[in-house]
Amino acid sequence: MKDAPKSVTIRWLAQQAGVSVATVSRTLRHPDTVAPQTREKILKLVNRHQFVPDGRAATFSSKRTGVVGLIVPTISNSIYAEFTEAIQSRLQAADLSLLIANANYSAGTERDIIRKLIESRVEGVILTGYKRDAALYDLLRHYRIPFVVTWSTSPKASVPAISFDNRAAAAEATEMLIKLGHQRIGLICGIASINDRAAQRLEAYRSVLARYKIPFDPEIVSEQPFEIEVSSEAASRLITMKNPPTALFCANDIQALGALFACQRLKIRVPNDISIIGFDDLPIVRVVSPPLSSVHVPAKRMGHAAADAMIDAARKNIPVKSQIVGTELIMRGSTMPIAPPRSRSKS
Amino acid sequence: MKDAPKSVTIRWLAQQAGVSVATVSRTLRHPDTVAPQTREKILKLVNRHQFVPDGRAATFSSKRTGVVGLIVPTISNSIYAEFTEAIQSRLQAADLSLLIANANYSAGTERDIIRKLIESRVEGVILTGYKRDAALYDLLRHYRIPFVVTWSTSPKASVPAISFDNRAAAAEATEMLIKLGHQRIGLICGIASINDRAAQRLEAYRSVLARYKIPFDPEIVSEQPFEIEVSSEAASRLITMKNPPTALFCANDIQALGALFACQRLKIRVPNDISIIGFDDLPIVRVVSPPLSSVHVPAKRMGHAAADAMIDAARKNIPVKSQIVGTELIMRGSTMPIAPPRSRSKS
DNA sequence: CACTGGAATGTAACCGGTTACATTTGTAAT
DNA sequence: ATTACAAATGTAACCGGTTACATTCCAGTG
Repeated sequence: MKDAPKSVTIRWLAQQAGVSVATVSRTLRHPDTVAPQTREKILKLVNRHQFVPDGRAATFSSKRTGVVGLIVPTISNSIYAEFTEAIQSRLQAADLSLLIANANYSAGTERDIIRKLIESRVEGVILTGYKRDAALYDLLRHYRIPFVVTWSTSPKASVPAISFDNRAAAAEATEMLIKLGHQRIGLICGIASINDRAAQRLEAYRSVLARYKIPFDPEIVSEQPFEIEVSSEAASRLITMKNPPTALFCANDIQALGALFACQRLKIRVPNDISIIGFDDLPIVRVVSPPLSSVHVPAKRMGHAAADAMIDAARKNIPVKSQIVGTELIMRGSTMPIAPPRSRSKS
Repeated sequence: MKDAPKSVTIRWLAQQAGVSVATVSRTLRHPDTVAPQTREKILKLVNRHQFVPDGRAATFSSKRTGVVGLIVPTISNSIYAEFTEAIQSRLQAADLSLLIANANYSAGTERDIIRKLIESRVEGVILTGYKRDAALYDLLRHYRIPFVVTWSTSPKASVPAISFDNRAAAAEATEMLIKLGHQRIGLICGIASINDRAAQRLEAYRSVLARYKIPFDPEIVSEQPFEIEVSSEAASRLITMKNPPTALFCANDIQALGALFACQRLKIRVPNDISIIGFDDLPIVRVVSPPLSSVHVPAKRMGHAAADAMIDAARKNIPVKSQIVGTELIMRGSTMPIAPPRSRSKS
């Protein structure tokens, strides 16, 4: 009975149970097709030996790996947490599993990850941002792996995206500051050369300024990695310059928080001395003082939609359709109309 | 030449190149063992057809999947980001890849994940926390998958852990508050029943109080999920009660931040009216006002050590040895000696 | 009793690589 | 020329499941 199995396989189990491998496989995969009596006997063996079938072998023949890959640029920013969880819950319900990978804002790392995902023959890939070597898209298409870009939209129709409109959202925020009377508006955003979301938001900021005939001043624009300490330092510099901005648009809440905390350290009042608008609407911005105005991004809806698209593509072979989900500028306590010049103010 | 391949495989490539499958496989796996001329011919084909070998098939015969699984309880808390990145960089250098999974503080989800990891025959598993059904440890052992517990240590010697000492660290923080003269010390921590780190920190808090003969008051102890909004609400309640604590130990920086922001909203001065000590030493606590005192946890070193252990176990079959890495209580501006009784200023 | 059809089970091909071992080819030494 | 050996390549088994198809068995029917 106890023929020391080097490793438990269905073949070995079949032999122990005195049945064929097919019966064991069926017991695990389609229990209703085997006689209850046989089934019980096999299941008892399976449990006794804590048998966990080899997934590689299993997906190998059946052609379905049941895995969807997600590539995020960082796991430090909790905005991706909500997104990831939304995806995960949807996939789980569809009996697919999610493989989370962190590209660390590195194109090279991302390339390696995509290759690995193809190697493991995932049934779908959810990407962050659209800007990457076209060869990678080709590769995914060549292997008929459905993919979808999130968090930004590609100008190419051949690259399906489920995202919000970064430009419109950033434009709305910038315009709001202008409508509040601000003319000198600083910008802190991610590094545009490696982050297409940052690039699009920066672009929108510039074009709104242009539309309102406000000169673009590179002195008050700062591209920074998303680390709170460096963002806060960058904000400090903007705030303490000779001719400081009266408002700050931070294209990311991490940076908005960095700016707020810099103001707190420097005893600069928000919003009285300077207005701040963030981007992402992280839960934390609601509890700081003052609560930050921010562009709410539909991370959850975007995640659900992306997951659904992958499910439909994997299961029903439905091509992924691009989709825009809305953002909402939420005004809280970190913004106010610009203080009128002293002369007119003291009424 | 263009015999429409339903899918590109080494067999098909071999046929195209007029060589055997072994030669193709060798070209990709051990290029130096094939004649340069043959190699070039095959590589050209590989590139032309964007061939990406099936990883399942590859690891299937070679017995090495080259994957290590990491299970974190949440991806929202950025403390796990630094940890994850430390692991990732070490594994990458050893040519192993990391599969990140999010258990969402659910034992059931974690069980499913562990099963999936075993199904995909990972070569190592890094777990967060020690408290889980013993059957899961048995399963991992049964499949000879090296594993290591992080972020807390198990009382069982059979469960190797690479962690810091939660009890000692929490005790040090609590004791520090007592030494600053505080006698009424509130605690906000995670939900002990589902989080063994929170449980151990709570336990340490109680035992230090006992040692100093300070009565334990459940009224000023609050177990909360790690969401900044609910933590902040919980802190508000503690702070505004009739007989509020003069110090708060938050066994997690998210909660410490929640508490700080609650104080800011309620115009309670930190540290003058209330001292706060956090836990984790997130980058953000250094930039808020006042900067928070916090227990620095060696997430990076812990990650490196855990990854190294997995590498050694997978590659050299070295059993995982338990290890304790140190924490450090870092005092910043959120703590001060208790103010004399009448100091809660009404002005 | 022979026949039909469905349920239960078995047989073996197959998925796509890897690699031990066998074979062929080429080169140098005797 | 013969032998010896290394380099290059080929053959085929193997990894561990899944499943199409074949087979066996039995109840029900005419």
